[in-house]
Amino acid sequence: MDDGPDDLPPFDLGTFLPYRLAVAAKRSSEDLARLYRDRFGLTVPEWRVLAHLAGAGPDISVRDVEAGIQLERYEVSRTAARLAAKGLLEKTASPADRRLVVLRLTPAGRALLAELLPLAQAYQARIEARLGAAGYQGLDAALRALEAEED
Amino acid sequence: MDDGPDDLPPFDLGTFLPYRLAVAAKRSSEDLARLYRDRFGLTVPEWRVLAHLAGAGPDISVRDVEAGIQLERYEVSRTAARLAAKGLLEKTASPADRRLVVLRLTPAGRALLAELLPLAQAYQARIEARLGAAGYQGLDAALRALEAEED
DNA sequence: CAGTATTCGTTGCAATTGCTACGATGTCAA
DNA sequence: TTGACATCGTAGCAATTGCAACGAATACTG
Repeated sequence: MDDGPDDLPPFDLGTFLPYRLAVAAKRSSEDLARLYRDRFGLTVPEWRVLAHLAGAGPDISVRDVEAGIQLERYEVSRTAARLAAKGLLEKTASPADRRLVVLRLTPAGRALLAELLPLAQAYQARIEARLGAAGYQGLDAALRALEAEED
Repeated sequence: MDDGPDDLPPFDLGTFLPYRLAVAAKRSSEDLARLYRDRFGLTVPEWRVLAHLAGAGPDISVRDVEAGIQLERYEVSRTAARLAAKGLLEKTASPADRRLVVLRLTPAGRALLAELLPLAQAYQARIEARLGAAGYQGLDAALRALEAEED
């Protein structure tokens, strides 16, 4: 019966913030992913790279994307290679600095985004509606605080 | 110069909630992971399984863990196998239902948690302090709303 | 009780990931 | 100019992951 002294402090993972954030992030990512996985065959990093290209200027290198979407360089590189294989973007060496690889959406890529971005925006609107204005502002403020540098 | 008609709606990944949640989750997970990766050689799923065992009763099966910590069954199985190999928990067949595998912390596992849990709690306290009482309550409420069923 | 369906946990296989090293290009200083 | 150093992107390799199929044990149905 006796498992020994209960020397462990009480702990509930369900109230633990890193865990809760991970669960919320995974859940919303998966909800969203249903929009683009089944319909367009995209993975999460593929979606991110495309979304970044949609929102940024025309001459974007791998390192620009890396800085913008919180992926490691090699992951951007591999994701871009896959997207290029699918015909959604082109990779060309930058004439100004031949170390750089410029990523540019193809017409097919733009067409896909023209369909997908409104769906993403609708998803965002749905979440905001569910949280309510005050709730959303609270979340926004908290995320902003978490995004800020610490240490 | 002309890239064709700008047929894409404006979109900024930086304001997109699934993305922001993913970034915040990854960041806090990594901050926390520094506590247990360098020091105890644990991975995230290993930490989660141990934390769940710490907070739950003594007779916990793989499927109980699965339900509790948002991991797929096979991931719990593999994680438990690794933890068993490290000597942090034992796996035994349940006498009541021999399909079930009961996971139980070893003394080494309990000792590790006795060191680690206070660090995790301190981390949580630090985040709450950074957010302030109002900020934390706002985040808590929003996460609760996101955790609730939708559809 | 026999036969079928379901649950539980594990594993094989292919794909993805993370780390590290590498070649290619560019920068800087003497 | 030349040589050391930094940056960019890629690729090799090992480890992890996701999926699906499987064997074992139990529950259900007639």
